[in-house]
Amino acid sequence: MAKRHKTDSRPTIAEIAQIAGVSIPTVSKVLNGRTDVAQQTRERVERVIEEYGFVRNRAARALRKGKTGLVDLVLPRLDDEYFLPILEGASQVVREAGMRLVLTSTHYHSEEDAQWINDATDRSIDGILLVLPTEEAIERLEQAGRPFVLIHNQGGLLNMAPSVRITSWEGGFVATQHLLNLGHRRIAYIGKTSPTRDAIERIAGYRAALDAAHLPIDPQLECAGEFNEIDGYHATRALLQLAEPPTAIFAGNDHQAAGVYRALHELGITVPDEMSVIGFDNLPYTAIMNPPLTTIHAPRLELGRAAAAILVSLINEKPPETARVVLPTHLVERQSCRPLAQQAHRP
Amino acid sequence: MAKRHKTDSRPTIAEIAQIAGVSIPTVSKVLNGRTDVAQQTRERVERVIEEYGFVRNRAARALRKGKTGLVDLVLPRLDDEYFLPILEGASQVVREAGMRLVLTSTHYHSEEDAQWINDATDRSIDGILLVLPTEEAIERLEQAGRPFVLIHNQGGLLNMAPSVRITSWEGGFVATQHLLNLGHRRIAYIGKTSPTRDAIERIAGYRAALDAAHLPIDPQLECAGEFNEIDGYHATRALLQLAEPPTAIFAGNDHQAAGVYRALHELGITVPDEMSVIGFDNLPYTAIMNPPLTTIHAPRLELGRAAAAILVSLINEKPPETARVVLPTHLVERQSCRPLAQQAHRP
DNA sequence: GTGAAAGCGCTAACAG
DNA sequence: CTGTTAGCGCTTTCAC
Repeated sequence: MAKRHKTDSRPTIAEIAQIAGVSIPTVSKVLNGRTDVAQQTRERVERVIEEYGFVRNRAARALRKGKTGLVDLVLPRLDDEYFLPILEGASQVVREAGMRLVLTSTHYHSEEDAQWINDATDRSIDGILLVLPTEEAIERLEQAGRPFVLIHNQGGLLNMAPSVRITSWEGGFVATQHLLNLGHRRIAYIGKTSPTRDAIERIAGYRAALDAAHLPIDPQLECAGEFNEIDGYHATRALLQLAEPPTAIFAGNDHQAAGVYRALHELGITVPDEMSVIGFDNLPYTAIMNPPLTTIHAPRLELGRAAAAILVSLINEKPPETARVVLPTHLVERQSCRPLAQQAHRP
Repeated sequence: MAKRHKTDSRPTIAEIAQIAGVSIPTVSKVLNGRTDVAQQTRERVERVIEEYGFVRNRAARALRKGKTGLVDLVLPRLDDEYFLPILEGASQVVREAGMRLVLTSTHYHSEEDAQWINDATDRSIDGILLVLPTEEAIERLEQAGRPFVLIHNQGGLLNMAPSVRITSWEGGFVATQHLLNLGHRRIAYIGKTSPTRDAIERIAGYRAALDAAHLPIDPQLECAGEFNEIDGYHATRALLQLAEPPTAIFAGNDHQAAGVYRALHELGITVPDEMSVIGFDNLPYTAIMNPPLTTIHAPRLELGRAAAAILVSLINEKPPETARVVLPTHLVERQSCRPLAQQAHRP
């Protein structure tokens, strides 16, 4: 354990140097693990450092080196557990690289006075991880001239910025195909209106699967809805009003699926006996839903890790292996889907 | 919109000074809103700052002033949505104070090599928010001599460190009393073994409510269990093996309650027709459980806000109004509890 | 009101 | 191998 020195303030490199009877740069060299220090000198310095519990002042180092060791993670909001594993993954990798993660929540505030854009400029951070960025945010970031990586890039496809995404199209395709394989023909999709690219890809995947099965696309079965519980609920209520309701519902994400469950339960329709439901994301609570929800797994931890890894490479000016990665989704079968043949018919 | 200057690098205060035709300290004064600058000079400097999109270098300022504007939030882990509103609340207040939040997840790593304790020492942060700290962590933090605030202090009651907690005892009491008022007499509690102070208070509240109702404490009804789903599940399975099973279950937290639901569902026991269940925390998903879970609301956003507010005061050396706050919990009635009289009896 | 001078703690370049 | 010198960009006395 480090011994406390009499003064309240932490020792500086200068004091350590004086006590060890060497010059300041020598201490600095020891601190930075440089080889051009005599073994004996190194040991003496190390002993003093240990004894006085010396720790480098980061601000001074940052000023000198032009790097702060800080990475900013910018999220639209902090009240959705969807983001948690992304946070965790990014945090892990950033820490492994000896840096720290600064958290920013934009709350969808006007980009205009977005503080984080200044943070990108004032050299207080080395790089930025931007989750669900808008087109405008990306533009401003490009001008700031600091390394950044996009997570769930919502910008145009032409954008060549480093980014990490998931296979939303394939996810939508696979989810729909799963229902198709179970014999379902009238399959609804919820989440049509969401302007995010992931939402657009999901519905495109849904349509492609239908198309591959030579099934027509029924606009009545494509419901509006943002990625939240209440929209899943309303869409389901509407769906059940239809002359010919669907036998299966593909919810654009798990929150919506929870709303689907709630609406169905209110109407006395049981899952999967009378309705098959599939979600997207594989949030933890879907495993304990009743019945457990079949869903598409979105590799969120890996999303955070991959993005952070690219950013760290960028910061260290080692070109990353690939600056644009797409992580695969996969189907998680649980108990919310059933073959149409075994499913009871509604009047 | 700030115009870009020809050079790639951001302008420094020196360049701004030169362009505006004033000295460096004058620019600094303008930047810091000092009054001893002629109106005309100020405007000229401001114009140049605006035009060149100048932003202060934080590292330099931090070095000079000894403050970094960074607050470290240290969490045991990042994979439990319980922490999310705490994060959000802390983030809000920290940002309102013009500072930024650095995130650290200890993953319950040995305190020995805890990096965050160094961060506390190296002047790279101005203060620390410690969630669910161990006794040892607190001791080390006290030695580090930097402001800190504890959230969910698990340390001894004697500890006088600034802290924010919730009324776990009252929560336990109210939850139990609610069940008692409903006519239940055999009420189980899950979460006995958890060593955290909140767990201890909850069971104490449970016992006190029983005691107040002149009911004996049956050790068989006090189940072991950490605050997770699986332990709630196992405890429930065990409870149902009892010769005389409980008619109501008080789960130490919502994750456990989810496990209770799962076990009950497997056994074909319906909630609340055959078993009343109450949880603790009021996590978002409890509202969409089936049936929606009655639970004790833990004000987590406020926890984060309050802790951050105290820390900000401490950092600014304004003594906070109170350095030790306890936030009230309250009952959220939903549909998982029913009067014993209306509840079906199990064989 | 304004600016010259000093220095926060550290690292990099180079001379010895 | 070691130490001297020179700043990184900013804020702070303190003369003028």
